[in-house]
Amino acid sequence: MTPMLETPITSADKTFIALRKDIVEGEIASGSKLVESELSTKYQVSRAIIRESINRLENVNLVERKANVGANVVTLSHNGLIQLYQVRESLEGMAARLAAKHMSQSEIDTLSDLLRRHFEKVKDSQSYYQEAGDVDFHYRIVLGSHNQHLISMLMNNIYHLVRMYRVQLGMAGPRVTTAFEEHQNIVKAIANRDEELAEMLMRRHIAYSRNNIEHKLRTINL
Amino acid sequence: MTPMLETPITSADKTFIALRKDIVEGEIASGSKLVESELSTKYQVSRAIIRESINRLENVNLVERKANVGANVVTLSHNGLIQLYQVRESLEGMAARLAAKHMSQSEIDTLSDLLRRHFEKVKDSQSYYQEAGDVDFHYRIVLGSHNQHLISMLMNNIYHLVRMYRVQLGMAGPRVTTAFEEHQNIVKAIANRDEELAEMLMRRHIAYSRNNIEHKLRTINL
DNA sequence: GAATACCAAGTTGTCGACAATATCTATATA
DNA sequence: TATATAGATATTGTCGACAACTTGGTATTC
Repeated sequence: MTPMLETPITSADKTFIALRKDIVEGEIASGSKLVESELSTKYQVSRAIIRESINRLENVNLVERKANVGANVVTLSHNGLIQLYQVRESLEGMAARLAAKHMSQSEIDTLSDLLRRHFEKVKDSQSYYQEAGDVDFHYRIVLGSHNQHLISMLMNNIYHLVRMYRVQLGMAGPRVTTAFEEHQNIVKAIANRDEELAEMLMRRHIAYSRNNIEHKLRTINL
Repeated sequence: MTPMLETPITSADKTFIALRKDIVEGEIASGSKLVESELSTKYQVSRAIIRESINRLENVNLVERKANVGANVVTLSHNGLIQLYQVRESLEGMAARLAAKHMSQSEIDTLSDLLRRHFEKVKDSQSYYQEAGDVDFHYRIVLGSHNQHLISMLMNNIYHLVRMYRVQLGMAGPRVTTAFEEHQNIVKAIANRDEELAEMLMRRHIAYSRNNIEHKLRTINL
């Protein structure tokens, strides 16, 4: 129910998480420059900690850095979004394939339960399929791959950038019931241990998502 | 001809590259602990630089770090190798697909030339297909995807770990001529703009490589 | 007026010192 | 002997200061 649990230990951990939140949610504007001394006073930590945080932000693709010049928050673009979803399609497709192969029966049961609970909320179309539910679903399948590199790349490297696009472009909207059905079919494929199908359905699912968000994006500005 | 060009600027850049080299080539033993003060004297830079270097090494999956405890060089394992190749199969497969879609004609020509030159060296089986040639080939296709995330993940995040496995397990060996033919077929698919086939062939190519290296690995120890 | 050289301000890169935490050793206690 | 405790040691985390570099503006030269 609560994916993405992190346990910040050092001061650098906390500052990194705080900065990441502010960037993803747009409080620190996309494209803006990150000046270490400013952030140092703003977040009440030394420059060394800010520097380490910025390094980490670079690794999760939220910041771009140039030696001796400085760091800027990434700028969102149509092309950037497409490239991001291409990578998701590739990695999450593989994750679904591996989940079909490696998920334990109890993991599959938990996933099915999760989907059933979501269904209770959606069935009368009274409530929409919230983003949290979608994230939770994808999160579980990624973990189900039991592949550390895959998990790290999706959860650490690109997840927050995906979220930044969603938040800043005001995504939450429709594509709820159809997405739900796609989720159901993916789980079925996994339960049947059909690796081929699981990968294919996941890839299509993400391609549909991309088309959806891309269309919205075209109606706005980029 | 010279892939992977990097231009270190700061002292931290150079130290990071030096450390990476020493880890990949086993001069700093797999599994060993990285003590900041020791490295500081060994590489003649301050601890701050060593710390930044270690952070970067963590991002390229060559070291693991625990807060308040320290960093260790990753340990190579059978399972780790498999997981690594699963990710490669996924990402490089997508790269081949996108290369078939996006590579310019001149890029394709350059790639064909490259392969022809390799062929000159291999045709009489006088010389083996060197690792450099293989790396060069994959490198060009990854670039041909024109997808920054894909490029970054493959070139920065996992390339050096792949190389570490190869170097430390003494891989260079056979599987030369067959690999060459596979390369040829992939280029043909790309030249024909057949995305589907390009991805499929690349995935198989990497799966074969995995089987090969995995077999060798079984004859040694892991 | 255009191009170049130089200077000043601001920012990033690097360093050594101190603080906080973990680990190891020796001692005490059952 | 096994376990727990407390102190000593080693290592990581954090800080402020200084050095090096970039950038924008000003003066200078043609």
